[in-house]
Amino acid sequence: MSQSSTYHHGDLRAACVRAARELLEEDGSAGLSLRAVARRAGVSATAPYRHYADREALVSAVAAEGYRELAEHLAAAHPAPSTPDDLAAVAVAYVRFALEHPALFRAMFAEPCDPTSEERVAATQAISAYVRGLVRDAFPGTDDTDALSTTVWALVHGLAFLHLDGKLDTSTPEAVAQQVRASVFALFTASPAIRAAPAAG
Amino acid sequence: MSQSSTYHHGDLRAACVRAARELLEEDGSAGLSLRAVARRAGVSATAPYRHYADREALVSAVAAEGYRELAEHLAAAHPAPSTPDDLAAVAVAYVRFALEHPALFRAMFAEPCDPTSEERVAATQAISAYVRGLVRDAFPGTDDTDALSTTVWALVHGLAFLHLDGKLDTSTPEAVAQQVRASVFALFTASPAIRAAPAAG
DNA sequence: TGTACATCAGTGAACGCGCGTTCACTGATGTAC
DNA sequence: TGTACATCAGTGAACGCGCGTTCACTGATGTAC
Repeated sequence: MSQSSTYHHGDLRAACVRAARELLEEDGSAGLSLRAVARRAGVSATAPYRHYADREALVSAVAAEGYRELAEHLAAAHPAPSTPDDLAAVAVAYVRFALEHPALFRAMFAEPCDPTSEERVAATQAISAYVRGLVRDAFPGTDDTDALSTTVWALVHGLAFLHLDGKLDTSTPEAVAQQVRASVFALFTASPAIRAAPAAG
Repeated sequence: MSQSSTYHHGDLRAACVRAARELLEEDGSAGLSLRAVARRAGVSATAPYRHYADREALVSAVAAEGYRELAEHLAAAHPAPSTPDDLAAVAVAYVRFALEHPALFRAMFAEPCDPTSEERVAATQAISAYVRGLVRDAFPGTDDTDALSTTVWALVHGLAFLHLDGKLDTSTPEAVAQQVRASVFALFTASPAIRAAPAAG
């Protein structure tokens, strides 16, 4: 911070997102107001309007950042998963991310993502493509990669939300990890079967 | 309505829940205020306080009703599912319920359910027990019924949310049903395997 | 290197709004005698 | 069957609040000459 003056913030755009995330974690999405963000960033109530058209635009920016971080978090769990064990590790990372950033995770998946926010749309598609890539690499022979990757994503996403909503045991990280691993293994053991399954019923 | 007077509503308690659900579907949870509920019920802003301690109490009542309806909806899809086909039908009903009542469904799973609302806690446990019962009946020999039923619930719940959030194709009910069936079959084909799976990793 | 000026990123007052909740109240209902 | 009265379920005014957003503004920065 070589900032001599206090008038110009320096990087209010990023500071707003940071403040918004803090508020989100502290008060849930109810506490996320533009005014509160401005207050926390130490700036007048209207300053954020220089960087965001309205409240919705800020929320989209926060959600997009969340998607990017989730992607990094998953990649960090395993760069190129191919065995069930690898994939289970990625799944555990997904659920852990949700539990570590509950309000952010909810904000990311709260609504049909605003299609006017390219940043947000791009981030969503990146996640979706990432999951599809994982499944393709792990099960190269699968007929319908899309259907299977949706199944994987749904399973892990559901585990994340049920934990988040207090419907499952979250007392220790290991308890969570164990359930996630067991669920993933149950699905993966079946993976060849999906090709023969009566998909259309 | 044998109501001669207009002063006493008759059944404002139920009317509030009804109004709340309408508002939920129209404006999402943002539109759900006690004042709006009162307005819609044709009653003064403070009348609901005769029946609900505060906003939270009303929300809990709405969520509890949602759980009860979801249970009925599932039971209607199949009274005693035992084959993969039966279970897939129940899963489709679950996702369909979410898509037909998006805001209600979100409200039901929005937060760790308020433990001071017995009505809500009871409704949650009823759903959870129902799913466990399904899995037990369908797979009587399973070692760890809890783990498997959690897996089933998570998969279906995740499918519901991903559809709800616009991450999957919801263009036609049949497209939705097809994905749900394919996912469920993928899991069920594996069900015996979960017993042998390295659950603890 | 110095100056004029356009542009940018803030300020702060003000607007109208809907909210949750309180309070003292009053009209309607039902029950005891 | 009629009356007195307790109880219940409403009313409506009022409170203080935080919100999103607008507006005219001003201080700081950077650039052209």
